Amino acid sequence: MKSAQIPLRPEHQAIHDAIAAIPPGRVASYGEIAARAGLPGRARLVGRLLREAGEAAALPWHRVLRADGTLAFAPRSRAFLEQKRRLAAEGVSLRGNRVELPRFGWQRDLDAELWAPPASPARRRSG
DNA sequence: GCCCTGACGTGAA
DNA sequence: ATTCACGCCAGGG
Repeated sequence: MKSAQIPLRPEHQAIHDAIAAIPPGRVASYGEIAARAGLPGRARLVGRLLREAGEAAALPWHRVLRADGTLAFAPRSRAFLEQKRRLAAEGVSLRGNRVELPRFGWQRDLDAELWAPPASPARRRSG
């Protein structure tokens, strides 16, 4: 048969998986998710998918935010408050209107590995 | 098909 | 810190 009429979007699947893989208590940016899904530069697609997915998808959508740590919704919107509430429930707090990525960012795990060479004397101030 | 909008990102002013 | 311009591209009208 001539395969499906429905496009079967592997990219969507990849994005879906990437979002589902964000650990609780951690957050990731749209762009980060896109990149992880093998689609660098496609941050908007991530947002679009989340919009379409809705609650039914059971995805941790609240763990996805902008690259600067701000939530993608208007500060007084229903969605904003809900996202903030869900994050708080996982220990992720906001400072002002943004989440501190160096502290809660998912990529932080990877960074830590690359930035913490235990064998190096580290010419950082000893005190 | 053209135009506009958008859960974005980045660099420049 | 803000604002603007672009780049990206899927949908909707």
